[in-house]
Amino acid sequence: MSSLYRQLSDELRTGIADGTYPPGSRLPSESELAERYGASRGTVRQAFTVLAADGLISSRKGTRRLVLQPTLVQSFSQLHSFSQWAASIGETPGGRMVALVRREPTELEAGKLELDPGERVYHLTRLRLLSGRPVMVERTAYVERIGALIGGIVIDGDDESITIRLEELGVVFAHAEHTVSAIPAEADDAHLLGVRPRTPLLRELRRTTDPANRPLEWSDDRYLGDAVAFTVHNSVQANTLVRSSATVTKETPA
Amino acid sequence: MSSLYRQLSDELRTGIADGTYPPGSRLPSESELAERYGASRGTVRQAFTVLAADGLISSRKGTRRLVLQPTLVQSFSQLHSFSQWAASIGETPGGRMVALVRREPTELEAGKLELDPGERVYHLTRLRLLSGRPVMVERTAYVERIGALIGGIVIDGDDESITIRLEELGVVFAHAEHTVSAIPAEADDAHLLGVRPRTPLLRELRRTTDPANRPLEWSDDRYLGDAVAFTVHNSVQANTLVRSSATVTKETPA
DNA sequence: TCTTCTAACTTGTCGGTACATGTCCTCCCT
DNA sequence: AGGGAGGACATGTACCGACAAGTTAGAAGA
Repeated sequence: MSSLYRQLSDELRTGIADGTYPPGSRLPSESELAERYGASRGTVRQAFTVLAADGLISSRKGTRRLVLQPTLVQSFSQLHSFSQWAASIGETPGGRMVALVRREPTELEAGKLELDPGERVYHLTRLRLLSGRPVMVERTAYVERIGALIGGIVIDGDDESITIRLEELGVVFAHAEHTVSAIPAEADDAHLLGVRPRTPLLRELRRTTDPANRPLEWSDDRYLGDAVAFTVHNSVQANTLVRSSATVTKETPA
Repeated sequence: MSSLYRQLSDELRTGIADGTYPPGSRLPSESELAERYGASRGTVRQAFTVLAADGLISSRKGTRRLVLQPTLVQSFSQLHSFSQWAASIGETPGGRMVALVRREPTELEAGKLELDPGERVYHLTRLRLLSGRPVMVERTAYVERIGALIGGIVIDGDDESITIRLEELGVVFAHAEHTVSAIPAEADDAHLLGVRPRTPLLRELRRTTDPANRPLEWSDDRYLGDAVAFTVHNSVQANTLVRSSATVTKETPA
C-alpha cells in the first residue's frame, strides 16, 4: 500500500488525463479535496506538489490551482532507445553496424564508466536511419558485463534495437545524463551521414546507469542538425518548493 | 523579509558552498536544525526540500541527509539568466544591445505568446559576451506588459541582466519550455558573432510563462557551438525531456 | 451606471503532535 | 569471534490549528 498523498496525486493525475480536469480549468481547492477524501490539508498539498513537480499544474496564491496544457511526454525508454523513439513518431527505424570491438578504454571512457584498471570496454559504432535516411552516428562504449551480451545480440544478426534486447536480458536502464552541443561534422561523420564535412551536427553525450547508479554505457551520438531537437520543460513555483525533477544545466564543454 | 524556510535554505546552501558541509558529508538532522534556529521541524523540512530540488543534497529514510558532489547542476533561475549562468562558471558576463523595437508580432510570435489580434510585442536583439568574447545572439519577443518594463530598464543604461531586474519588478517566471537543436550560422549571426556563415550554432528556442501560464517571452538564442552545452538528467521515475524530429517540430515553424 | 470596498475564499507559511519505518551501532548471547 | 536482538536516531507520513496574503465577486455607495 503506497502512501496516501501518492494515491491522491495518482487520482488527480488520472482526472487530468481523462478530462475530469481539462487543461485551463481549475482544480478543487485544498479544503474541498481534503474533505472529499478524508485527508488533511497538508496531505492534499503533498499530492499537489507531486503534480507540480511534473509540470502538470501551476499554483498561485489566492486562486485555485490551474491545469496546464499537456506537453509532449516521452517515456525514458523512448528517449533512450533510438528504435523506440522512431516507432513512437511513426518512422521506421533502421541501422547499419559499422564496427564492434573489445578494446582498452580511453581515459574519458574509463572515467565516465568508472572502470577498474585493466577493465576493457566493448565499443560499438552504428549508423542509424529514419525511414531509410541516415540521421545519426552512434558511438557507444559498454562496460564489459553489458558488452558481452551485445556480442551475442549483434552476432545473432538483427541489430534492430540493442536496447530492447538488453532489457529482455534483464538489463535495467534507470538514469541518464545527457549533454547536448553543436559541432561540425568530422570526416568520418560526414562520410557516414552523406553530408559535407563541417555540416552542423547535434551531439548528444550520454551516460546511462542502472538503478544502483552503476554506469552501463557511455555514448557519443551525432545527429544531423535538422533531424532532431531536444525539448526540456521545467518549472519553478512561487513557493520555490516545487521544481521540475529534471535539472537542466548549461555548461562550457571541457 | 522572505520566508523563514527560504532564509534557512539559503544558510544551508552557503554552508555547503563554503565547506562547512563538504560533499560527501552528512547534514545535521531536522530536529537539531529546528532547535538551533528556533524553527519547527516542518519548516526545516521545507528548507531541505528546496536544496533537494536543486540537486544539492539527497535524503534517505533512516540517515541524515547527504551533501552531493557538485555536478554543475544549476537551478532554473540560472538556466534562464545568461548573466547568472556566466557568473556561476566564473566568467564575466557582458552584453551589447543591437536593437529594441515595438512592432507587430510575426505569426509565430503571436502564436507562441498567445497574443490577441492587434497586440504588439517588444523585440530585443542582444549580443552576449563571456569574458569579452561574443558567444550568443539573443532575439527575444516580450509581451506588451513585460516589454513596457524592458523599455525602462534598457533606457536606464546597464543591461547587465534583464531577467534579474524583471524579477525585482515583481515578474515571476514559472514555467519554461526549451527546444535545442543545431543550425548553421546565418549571415546576421555570423556577423555578430564574428564567425563564418554556416558555422555550427546551438539554437535554444525558449517559451517562458508565469504562474497563471500566461506567456511572458519567446526567445531564439543562438550559441557558438563550441562555447556551450546543455546537460539534462532524467530517470525512469521522472522525465521532462523530449526528443523530437525536426519534421514534428516544424508543425510550429521557425 | 460606474466605482470602490468589503467579505469570502484560496493558497502560503509556521507551529505543533504522533506514529511508521529504515539505518546503524552496541551489547549480549552463543 | 560471530551473529542476532534491541534501541537510539533519522526521515517519511499524516494529522491538526492558526494566521498571512493574494484573488475575486458582489454589495454598497457615489
